Amino acid sequence: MGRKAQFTKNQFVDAALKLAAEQGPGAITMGSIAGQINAPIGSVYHRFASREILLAELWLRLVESFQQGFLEALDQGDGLQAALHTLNWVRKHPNEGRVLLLYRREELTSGEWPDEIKERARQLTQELDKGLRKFTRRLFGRVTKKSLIRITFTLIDVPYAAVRRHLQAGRLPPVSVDELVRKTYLAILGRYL
Amino acid sequence: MGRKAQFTKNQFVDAALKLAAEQGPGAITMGSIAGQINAPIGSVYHRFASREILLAELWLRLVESFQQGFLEALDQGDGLQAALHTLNWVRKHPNEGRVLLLYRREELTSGEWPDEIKERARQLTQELDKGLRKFTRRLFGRVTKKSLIRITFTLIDVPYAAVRRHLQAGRLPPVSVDELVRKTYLAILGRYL
DNA sequence: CCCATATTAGAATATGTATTCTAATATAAG
DNA sequence: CTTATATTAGAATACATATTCTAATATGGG
Repeated sequence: MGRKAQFTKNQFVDAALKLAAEQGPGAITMGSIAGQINAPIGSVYHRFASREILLAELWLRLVESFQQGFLEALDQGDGLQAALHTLNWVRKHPNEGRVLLLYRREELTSGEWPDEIKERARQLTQELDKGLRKFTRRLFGRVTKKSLIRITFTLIDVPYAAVRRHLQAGRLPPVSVDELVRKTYLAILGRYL
Repeated sequence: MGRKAQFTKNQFVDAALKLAAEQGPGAITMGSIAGQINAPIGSVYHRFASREILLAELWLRLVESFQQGFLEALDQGDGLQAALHTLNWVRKHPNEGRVLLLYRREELTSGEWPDEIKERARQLTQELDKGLRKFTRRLFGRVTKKSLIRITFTLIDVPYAAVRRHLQAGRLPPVSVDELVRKTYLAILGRYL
């Protein structure tokens, strides 16, 4: 049944990731994706109905990759580990890190998503929300808007801030930022440990 | 001499700012800028040699606006005030804040800049760098790479992190974030006060 | 060996938008 | 009143890139 495939979905997504990490999302065109692995443009469209969908796939992959370890740490009640996860993840996945942390979702893919993809995205968001709420309850006893902001700030926003500038400059975050994240964590949530 | 002008440079830049703040940088086209104030496209080009240059102008305006108050606080040796300046500035200038803090420079204007603009940008960067170094020396006695990272993290990156999520959601940062920035400041730099 | 079909191949088309160009218009200066 | 010119006006053009289309090609099943 049919010719043997020469290019897989993953190869195209990988190519897009590489382009985005090295030259920014603007460099991702259907032509450049194909060119990256010497595929014809037709083959890209054979795998993905549109550019939007290919990029949505890439985005989901990044979020899933990041979120897994983050939620694992959270689930074990280890908030500091969760906060440091951003740093470790970025160091282990530099390209993924650059794209997920340097660009907004809308910069990659801003059009309409098909239902299947919307559903996967919704699920990821919900998982994260659930994990954060559970951890908040564990720490504070209850979940208020303010306590959620506090937790989100400490576990997500601050690590992100600590890393962004270095990714922007094309480097990995230096070891000294770990200490900054740790200190901030203790300052904001320390008394609840 | 010549016909009386109906549209000024500033009007076009304002229009671009409004578009970016409300619909993202992608919504800034020469047509939409003109449309925003019912001007003909030709008039935009009469004021700006290119889209790039118009957007560079916008970007410089944002940075200048933000940086002024920040450097004033720094100059007075008031680091906490400098850290809180991001919050105050964003609340006072919501549109400017959204665009400066939600999008990267390259997302607005990524092409080549003429020398005059490059020079203004260089000067702004240098001013900031100088202010940060001066403050670092004042606080630590000397300026090392690590101490600069520490200062930058506390005065710029953390306030940015505290604000970003709320701007992204289309709101101004709630008052509770001030406390988070203050706590972080004290945790990281408090002992040097 | 033949067929159905998954895949490659890339040329043709569509579209959105920046930029250029030509003409019309108003105003100040003399 | 005439003229020079800054500005408006918007149509024509250029260009990049997503998408579509038609044809060729290989491969497993019968």
